[in-house]
Amino acid sequence: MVGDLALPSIDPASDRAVFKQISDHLRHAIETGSLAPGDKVPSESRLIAHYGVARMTIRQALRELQSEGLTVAEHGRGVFVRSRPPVRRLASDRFARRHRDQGKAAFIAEVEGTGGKPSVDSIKVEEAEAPEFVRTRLGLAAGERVIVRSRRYLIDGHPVETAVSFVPAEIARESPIVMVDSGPGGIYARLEEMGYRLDHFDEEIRSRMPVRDEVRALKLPPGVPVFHLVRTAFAAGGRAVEVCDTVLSSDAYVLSYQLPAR
Amino acid sequence: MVGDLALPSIDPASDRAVFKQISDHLRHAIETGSLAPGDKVPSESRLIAHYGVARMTIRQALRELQSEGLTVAEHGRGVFVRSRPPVRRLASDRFARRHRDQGKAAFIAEVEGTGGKPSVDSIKVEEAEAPEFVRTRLGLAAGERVIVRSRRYLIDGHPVETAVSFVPAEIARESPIVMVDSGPGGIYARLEEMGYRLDHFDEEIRSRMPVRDEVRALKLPPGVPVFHLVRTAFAAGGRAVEVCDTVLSSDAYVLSYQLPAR
DNA sequence: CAGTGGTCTAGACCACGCG
DNA sequence: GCGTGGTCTAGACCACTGG
Repeated sequence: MVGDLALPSIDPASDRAVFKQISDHLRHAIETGSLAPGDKVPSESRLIAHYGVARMTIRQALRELQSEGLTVAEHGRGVFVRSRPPVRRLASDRFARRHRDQGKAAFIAEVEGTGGKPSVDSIKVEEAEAPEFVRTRLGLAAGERVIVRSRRYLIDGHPVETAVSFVPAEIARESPIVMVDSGPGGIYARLEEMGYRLDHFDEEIRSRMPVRDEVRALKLPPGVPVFHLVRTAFAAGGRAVEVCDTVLSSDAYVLSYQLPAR
Repeated sequence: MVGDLALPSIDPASDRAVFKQISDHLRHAIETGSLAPGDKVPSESRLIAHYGVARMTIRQALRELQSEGLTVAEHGRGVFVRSRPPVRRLASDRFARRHRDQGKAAFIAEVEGTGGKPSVDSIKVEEAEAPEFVRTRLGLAAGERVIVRSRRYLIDGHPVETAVSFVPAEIARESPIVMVDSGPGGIYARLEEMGYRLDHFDEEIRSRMPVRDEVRALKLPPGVPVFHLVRTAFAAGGRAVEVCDTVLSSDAYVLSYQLPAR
């Protein structure tokens, strides 16, 4: 017993590493609800006393849970069972024209609808050579240039998404797309005004662990992967007119798509 | 210099933890290509000699890279920069009827098309009470029963996906759906033969770190998250007739969807 | 066999939070 | 000030890989 929590002892006969036995005990307690979301996991010193092992052994067990996303450590306070934050659902119709026509960008309209306060920061616009993954999607030759719009999206001040859009310079130059404020409805609205009537989007989804810069930009706790989306916008006639590269915190999002059976 | 690799020294004036400075150096080498996929990272003893720190400090730096999915450790051989395995693309039309009509299940047809050898194992069929997330999606009352089909998919002997399907017992009982071999075209073909003409699917996508059982079932290396998909099949008329809960290794998959602009 | 990573010990000092 | 987790040291023995 550690506090109110019943924890078994180490089985010295087992082949399983001691720290794994310990993390198994704690994981079981979390999965069965003996340790509920928000609960404090017994402190390192309590676990050392209970199991009679070195501190590094306990820390290795705790790190395993943290890397599975089951717990978060708070310096000076303790280790806690992670409580899942409210999630945002990204539906596959989120770029439908009926939403865009309200004059709001997709993100703003959607977050306001759920009662949150959306904001956007770190907006940067520049012109550059198109990177290779953008060239292949936009059908550009090596050396061709694009307008690059970067920004970060926040809900109630918490960062949830970074995004970088690429539009062929030939299309975007001399248009509001190169302004920091691209105007009501965002760049998709601007593209349609310029005669590129949008037909559909292709979205590719990957999942992986974040690298250091992404951990910082999205303030990610350890053990949380990211969604990496690359979306290509196609105009009627089949021309690709934009590529958007976005990174989402996976524990703030559920993606939702509709698939045809026909 | 460590072997052919140029590595900076620790900056003792920096606030940044020593092990993080070391992992920064190695991450930079990986991102710039000085350490290419498949390359061996300098061994712990070499890094200890180069940096003049304790072994645990080096190991902490290496663990950081591993938890980001950038490297894999092989006991007795060394630590290597991970080379991405060939990925399988899941397109949003993969359940279209034109594919199903070939008489093959979606997975088999698709993998054979790419030259791999598909297989399925761990097939289990049982009847049980529907869990809550299935009830809400199928519109069932508490206590109602479902046929549960579990299986694991492999390509060339490597596990890539586990899946569990739930079909209302009222529909599936007395049909081939309850057999281990559900017949050509899989259960979607059976449902259509029974008069449930499929209309569309809703697919929800989450990403998270795997728990222990998933690591084992999919033979996942550390630092690799999973996609967790929950797909609901709707028949014409709007009735939900199946829920499928699947877990995919994220580094074997890219998901791909088409979004309407209308 | 030598070299590698995997586990574990028993200490130390520090930075953070909270009362 | 005390308890918490964060970092670091300097060893030890083990298991696996490869020549």
